[in-house]
Amino acid sequence: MSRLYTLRKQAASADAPPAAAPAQAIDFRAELNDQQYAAVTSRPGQALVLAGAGSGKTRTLTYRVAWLLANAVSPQNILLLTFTNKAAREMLERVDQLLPGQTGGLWSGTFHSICNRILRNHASLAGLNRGFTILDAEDAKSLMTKVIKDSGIAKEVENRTGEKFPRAPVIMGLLSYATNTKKPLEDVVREQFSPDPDFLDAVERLAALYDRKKRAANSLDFDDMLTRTLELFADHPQVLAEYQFQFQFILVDEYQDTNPVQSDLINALAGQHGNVMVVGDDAQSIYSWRGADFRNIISFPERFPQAQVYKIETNYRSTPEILHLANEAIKPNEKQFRKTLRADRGPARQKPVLAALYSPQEQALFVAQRMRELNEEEGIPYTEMAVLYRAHFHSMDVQLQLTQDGVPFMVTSGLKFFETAHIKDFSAFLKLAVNLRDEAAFDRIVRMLPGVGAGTASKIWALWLSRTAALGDALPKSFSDFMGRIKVPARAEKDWQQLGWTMDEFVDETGSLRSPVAIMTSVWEGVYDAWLKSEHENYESRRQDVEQFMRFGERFESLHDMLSELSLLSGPEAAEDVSRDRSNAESVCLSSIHQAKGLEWRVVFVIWLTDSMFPNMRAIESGGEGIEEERRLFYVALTRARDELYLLYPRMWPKSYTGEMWQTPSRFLETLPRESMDEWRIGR
DNA sequence: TTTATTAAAGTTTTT
DNA sequence: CTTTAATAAA
Repeated sequence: MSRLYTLRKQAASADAPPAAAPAQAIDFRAELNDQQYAAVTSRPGQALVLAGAGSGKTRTLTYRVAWLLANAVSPQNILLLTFTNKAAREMLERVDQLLPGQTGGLWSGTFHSICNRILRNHASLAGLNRGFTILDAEDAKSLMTKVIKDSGIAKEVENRTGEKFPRAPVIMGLLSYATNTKKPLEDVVREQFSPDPDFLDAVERLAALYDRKKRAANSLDFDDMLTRTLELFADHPQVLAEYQFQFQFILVDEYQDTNPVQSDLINALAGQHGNVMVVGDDAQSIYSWRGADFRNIISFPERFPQAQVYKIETNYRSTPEILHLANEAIKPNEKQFRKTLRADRGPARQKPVLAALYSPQEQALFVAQRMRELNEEEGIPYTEMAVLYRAHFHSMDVQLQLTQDGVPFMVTSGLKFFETAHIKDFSAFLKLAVNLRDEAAFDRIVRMLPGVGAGTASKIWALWLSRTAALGDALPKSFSDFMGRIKVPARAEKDWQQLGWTMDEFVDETGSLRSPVAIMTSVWEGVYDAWLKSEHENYESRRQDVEQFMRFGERFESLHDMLSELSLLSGPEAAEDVSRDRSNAESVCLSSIHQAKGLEWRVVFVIWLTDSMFPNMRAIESGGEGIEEERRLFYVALTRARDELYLLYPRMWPKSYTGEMWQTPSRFLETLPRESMDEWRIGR
């Protein structure tokens, strides 16, 4: 076996931990199985690790990092790209357990967060101001809504065709898909929406206007973060060279879900002969709608003929019965690497259960009742149970029933902490302080003033723009003075003035921004507390959210850092990040299958397994590839379970809009071997 | 002309 | 539940 030997960089040693703690040697051989060991100790160069569900993918990746560190690779020279922030954090924590205190300086995070870091470091070269704003999905959507309205393009097309012009989310979807797949917009529009050349023309014009608006506002949407980084590299090869030199070893998690743009980024950073280890499972590729292309992983060996390929096929998670079911479930898919997952565990006490329920309510009743039984009679903690579904609204009945039965639960969805109206309102003040050209933030703020709606807001914005233009990117000496010269409707006058005084407090004597805590306190005391009280009846719970948000801000020294982290955190991770206690609570997890990726529970309920729900209608209509992806999603759902798996569906759906009450069981259930399941008949 | 209020309808998946 | 469309009011 070859030894990996890398010289430490001069620059790296400067802030390396002082003669790091004597690393108690890790016995790699003993702690890994043969396949894992081979991957972990792979020689430098390209490596593809195909790791089946539950086979210790994360373990392999963390040990690989530890292996590199143990072989004198400096942490500064490692880049670890993950799919979620949570995965990045967990991975780093686990490496830190193996080699305490030796991970300092290691870059790890999502593609977006890494790009953010790079863009902030070279903002002016990238044509940005350092305080650039990141638009989340909602900001971007409302910006596009504005563009559609202001440009009058929608009206124009509607008059010509007599059909309704699609709304912002649809347009955004087309643009984003084209960007992420690198397909010409023309093709995407034709395939996904309409062959009408006038329509294409309209979309192209909207795209251009939207882009201009973003640039004027010194802001980037999620897609821009990746493409602008690539542009930066293309325009400034010396910047790229700097990072190529820094990242001697690149590791990529969930490679099956990378899209062509992300793939380009990896290739750019890795250079011609870079050391890239990608880890993934083609059977778990479930993000094609976001441009992910699992052919990335399938064609890896062709694109890199030198690449070592490792397979890890022992599953440590599930019972053989569950694994057998999963293996059978994925079989009909034509496009996949054939591999057979072997179970490490002994036979199960309880076979996977298949049950048809009369209605969605009964399905919910079943879930709640069974969960209580398992908890009270078998002592399985609620944290070890989950309900998984295709779409969030599938969980409504279950939520109701669990509430009634007093089963504690947390939903990893809808209620995204940082996306609630009051948190977004509150952070708009902060965003504006950092980026005076942030139209979205400005809009939110002035609309809080009495008597100001969309119309007046854009008028005030025009005035604001003409004033701030003179400032360049500097802050005004006195906000109140500056804002006093902008005319607002009489009703809003008083609050506008108060806002000016509040914003005066953002700046210290030297003319620079105060700390996040100080600014947030000013906003809260100066304007937001009063507004919240007058506007919302559930003031108390919202106030608590804002308080929690302020606590989140305490750990940042600069508002810039805080805001960029804020925009990139999302969903359940965010809630967890803000309040650890909430996630530690003893409660059942309700999650979409997408968000359940990478997680596991002892008991898993998969609900709504009917044709048109799962697989869903759109997939059925699009056929072929669409169904294959749904089947991969089904595979992901099954492989989340360790001990017990319940596959459920309601026979009828009284609320169905289509008028079709009777539901067809999911086609995915048909391919499952009956002898590997218990069919429960439900009595009432 | 613009804002506030009320009624209605429609929901994939997310950085 | 959330977003949007229609209507009333300022």
